[in-house]
Amino acid sequence: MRRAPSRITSSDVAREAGVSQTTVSFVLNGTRGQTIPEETRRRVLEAAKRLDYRPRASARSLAAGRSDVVLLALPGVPISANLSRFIEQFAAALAEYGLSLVTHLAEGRPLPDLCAAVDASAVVSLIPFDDETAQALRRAGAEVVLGAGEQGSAGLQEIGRLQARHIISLGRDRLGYALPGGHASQWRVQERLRGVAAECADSGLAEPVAREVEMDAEAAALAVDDWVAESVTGVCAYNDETAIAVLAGLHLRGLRAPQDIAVIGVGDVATARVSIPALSTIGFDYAEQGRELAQAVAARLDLVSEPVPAVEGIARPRLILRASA
Amino acid sequence: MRRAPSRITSSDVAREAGVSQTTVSFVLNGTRGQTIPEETRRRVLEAAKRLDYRPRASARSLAAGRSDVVLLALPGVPISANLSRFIEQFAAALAEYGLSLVTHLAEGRPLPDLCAAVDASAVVSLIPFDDETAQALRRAGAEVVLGAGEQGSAGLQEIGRLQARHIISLGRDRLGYALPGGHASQWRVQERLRGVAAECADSGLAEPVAREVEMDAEAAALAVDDWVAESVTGVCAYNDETAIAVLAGLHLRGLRAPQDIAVIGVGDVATARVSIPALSTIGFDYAEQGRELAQAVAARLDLVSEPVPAVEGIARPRLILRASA
DNA sequence: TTGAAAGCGCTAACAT
DNA sequence: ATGTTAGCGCTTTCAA
Repeated sequence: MRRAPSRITSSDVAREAGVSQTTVSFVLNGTRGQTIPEETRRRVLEAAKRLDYRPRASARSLAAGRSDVVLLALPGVPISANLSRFIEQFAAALAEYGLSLVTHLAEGRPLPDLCAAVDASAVVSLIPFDDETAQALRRAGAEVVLGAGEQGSAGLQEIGRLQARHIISLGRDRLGYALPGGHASQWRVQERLRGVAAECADSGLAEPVAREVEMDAEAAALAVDDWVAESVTGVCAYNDETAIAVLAGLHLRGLRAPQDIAVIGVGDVATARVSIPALSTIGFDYAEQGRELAQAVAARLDLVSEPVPAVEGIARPRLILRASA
Repeated sequence: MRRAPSRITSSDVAREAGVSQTTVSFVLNGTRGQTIPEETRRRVLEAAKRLDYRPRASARSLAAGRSDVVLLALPGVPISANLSRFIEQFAAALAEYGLSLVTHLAEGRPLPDLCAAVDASAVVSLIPFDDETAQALRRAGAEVVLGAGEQGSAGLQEIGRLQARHIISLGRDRLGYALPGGHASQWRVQERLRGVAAECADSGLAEPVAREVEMDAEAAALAVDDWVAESVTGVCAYNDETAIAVLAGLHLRGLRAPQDIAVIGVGDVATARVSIPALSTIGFDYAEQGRELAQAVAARLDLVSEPVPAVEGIARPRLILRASA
């Protein structure tokens, strides 16, 4: 096999610093239980910097029996600005534990394969793994497998409930639900719808009228027709895109939001703020989630000595109602 | 160091199949120049499957001197549906060469660090790397560094030109440009604007009037005021989000698109199709780009024997004008 | 056609 | 306080 031009190794650094390779390893890893004099430390560090030394990850992983790689699985998940911020945070927090985050966006390949291919020691997802997948991931070498929505469907339902509550608080007593066209995760869709239905039930209202809404004004208008026929006066949409499509459908029928039918989305995408009319939506505040998730991962990899924070609510972002009116 | 529970190794497979570990390696890698009888092959393959054997990536990389990991850097790039499709394709095509794709979405960490941390043998980006970064990546162990927009800024400018051409074809003779609020890649922004300016110049029109537009109807209206004062009748926006903000600004001022001011975006995001009024936009067709990019990467890693396809135009997606009217 | 053996660059016991 | 040494699991040369 063709070999890559060989890089600087820790032996090179050792030679440069005039110490043994072991000492280099100790210094660079801050290995505890070793007493390295400051002078030696400095020499090693300087040599490493001078040579622009970077340990070879594969050698480290092989020797240590574990890699520093954390894999975040986001198959087919649209990356909203919010989620971006979360990823940013998560990566930064992991880095403090010496862990590196990579993401997997493609759906094609079996996750365990990829997991093995990058030698990830932890795999994290924002939706629960089914047991079979979790097992496969463990067999593929992942020590930590964290489906961060593991608390169950409560969180998803809560989104639907919050939407419904808002619409109901506007005095609407017959609700519709806009299902996304295309192929969104059916599990998510159903859970959110269930939340809306639950809130309706709690308020003594009838079941929400669910209709699929494609990203097309004309198609959305058909759904609107149905809702009008059913005297629906408020619509909860699966996401902001779908909600904006509903807005377009209403516009096409000469109806106005929120006067005729109030609409609320989910996601707080940028365009929701400047849609016509402005859209009410549920935003996610991932503020501290990245850090918490990183802690959980590090803890399960035995990388922290401090007391492990409760895993409760991890990656259950705070929900924020952004009412437009 | 705590060791992970040890996984199945190729020696286990060798024992199970009753052959040497070397033979297992030969069979599993389809090493050329070796003559393994079908019977042995079968035994090894079966044993591997029976044990659910997965080679340890770090050991492979260490021994082979190169990993199978390709890193796609997408720092802060919003992942549109189009881009998702591209990533999907790219990953699938890479897999055919035995390469695994991981993506890097966070901006915080220096790319070379991450590159070294995952031991990537190739790093790909959709925008050019500056020389310094490219060098750093090579030193970090990347054999292949591919800034896929490397053909220069022509592609980005072409986007602006296409926008301007459309607006001009609508009979508008004074153009505005809507700069994105927040922190988009200034390089991209300027290149696209340059494209608009170039097209204006070619048509004998004045320089486009550039204004920043935040994601807020009121803020957008201020930009609109400026454009009206300058007799602008057509606006090219950096992206669809900004374009939709402009639409909101127009609406707030009682102006109509495209009658008073025509607007065109970039990105073909889902909401553009159902904005009010519907937005014209420039879409990207990544149809074959994923496969081509994968081929280029594989070729540069000497993984292909066939003639290397021309690198021309790689990841220069076809541009598609989606006129709304 | 197969196997033995020597590393790949690093970590971590175990000396010194 | 530092060095010696034995692997980690695999690829690949060379010998059988």
